[in-house]
Amino acid sequence: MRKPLLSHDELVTRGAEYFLRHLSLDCVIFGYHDRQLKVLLLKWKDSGRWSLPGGFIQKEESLEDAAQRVVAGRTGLAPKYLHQFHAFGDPNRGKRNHGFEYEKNNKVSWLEDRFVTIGYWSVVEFSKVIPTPDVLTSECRWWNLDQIPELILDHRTILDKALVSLRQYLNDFPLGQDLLPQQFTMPELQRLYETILGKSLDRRNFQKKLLGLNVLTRLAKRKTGGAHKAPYLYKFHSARYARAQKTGWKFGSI
Amino acid sequence: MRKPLLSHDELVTRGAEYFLRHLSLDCVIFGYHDRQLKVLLLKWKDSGRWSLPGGFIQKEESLEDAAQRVVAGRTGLAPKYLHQFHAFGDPNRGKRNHGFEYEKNNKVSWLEDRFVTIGYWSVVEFSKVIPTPDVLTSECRWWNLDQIPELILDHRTILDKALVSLRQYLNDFPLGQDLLPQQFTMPELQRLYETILGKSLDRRNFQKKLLGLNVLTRLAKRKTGGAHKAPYLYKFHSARYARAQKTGWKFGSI
DNA sequence: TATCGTTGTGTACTAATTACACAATGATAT
DNA sequence: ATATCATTGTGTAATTAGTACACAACGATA
Repeated sequence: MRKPLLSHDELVTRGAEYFLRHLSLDCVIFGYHDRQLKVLLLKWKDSGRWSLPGGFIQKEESLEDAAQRVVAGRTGLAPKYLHQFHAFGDPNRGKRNHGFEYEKNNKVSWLEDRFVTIGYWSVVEFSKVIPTPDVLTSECRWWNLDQIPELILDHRTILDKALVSLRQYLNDFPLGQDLLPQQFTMPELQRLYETILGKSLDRRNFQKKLLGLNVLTRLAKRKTGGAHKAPYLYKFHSARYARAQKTGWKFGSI
Repeated sequence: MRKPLLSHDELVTRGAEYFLRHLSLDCVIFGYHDRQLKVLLLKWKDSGRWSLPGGFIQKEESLEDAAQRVVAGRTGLAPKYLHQFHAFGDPNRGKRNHGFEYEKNNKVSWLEDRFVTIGYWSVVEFSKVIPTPDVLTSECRWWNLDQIPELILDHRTILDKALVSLRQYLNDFPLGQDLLPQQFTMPELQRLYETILGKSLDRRNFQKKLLGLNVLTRLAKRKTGGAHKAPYLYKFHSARYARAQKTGWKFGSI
């Protein structure tokens, strides 16, 4: 993981020399553990409030690269998939509304300007993440999706919209490669789907459907631990998974 | 239609006082006429090249309002539906790459900075549009989708992505209210769908499907003009149409 | 009044989705 | 050992959605 470009004070006073003004991005980083969908949140040093991991766009950096940099910085991982889902630009977002006013030598910081933010979501493998705060924040940790604290600005709206986008994505594209360990059982995969979609699914139909999508490879049986009948292990067929990730399952209806 | 805020020269030299720097938006305005899907394009005064209608975001204006303003400015209509589909932020887009360099008194204009642009599409009723250029452009007119000229910057990419988004939208939401006259025949509606999706559909199945969606009301017969059997006229049931526009046809599969 | 292209309509076939039940496994309790 | 229990593996029938396809009615024109 690279070191941050600027210290806290430098960012407050001279950030506008390095980044595009008025523009930020926020990343909803989803993880999955223990039948719970989780997101990484940051606690701000100055106001103590929680927010989505965010960042700014360097003057010669693409949006995608900037989002990549943010996710890498907070997780220690290079995200394998990033999805831009919406830009949020309400004029009163970001205007002295994050619970603190940044200034230095009586000069109000560029951070107090109006910001348009671009929302990305990403999915990462929970167990590999090392949650890491950035220069403006003191704490970075996972929160269960059903226990999110109050968030700054419109971050709650952004989070909600990210979830809608993720659910939509789950219907049209393969997911799981980055949320589950390499090997997993069908019930585990099903629980992931159920957790993301927020509804329960029929075991048999789920299996039929998922196998029909043709991206799973069945391995040998597993025995470890489980107090019941040992389920099969599966892994994703990476070439087919990659293809499906590009084209999706559906090609258009009506 | 409101008058533009600034003249050409004012925009070049002092635009950054009124608008957010580094940020623009581009609108893909779709119309439908004569079995053709069309988009409004603008011809730039200075380079003579064609582009999508675009604009900037006033310092106290929401993205949606700005997009609304752009569409209203080019068409004379208040768009009933606007869809934000993607933000484009390649670092070399917008850098002296629109075929002309804006400067004034040897000062390079803010227009030559790097821009991140937010893409919106909208659908409007062709016959009601009065194509109107803006202060930077000399001409505004409809182009058939299959005869688009070379466009500045990455506008071709933006247009392509807008079309993908529109097609996706057509599968999930009602459309037509803003592209067709108030009363229309089933064959007309079908041709619209076929044109947007770029494929032909079965007449009977199309009717079955569309009537099943429950947003159409059949009126009396029409006779005028048609050299053949007079088709029924339909109109949209506006309450149901509005509801479907919010929720879409599908609620999620898998 | 015959012709022609277009519209209106219904039915059989196929694929996808949903609903549902019983046998096998593997640990734990007796 | 054996019974119990929760969980996994598997298949089939019913329903719904989607696709393919053909003929009669209409309304203008020849």
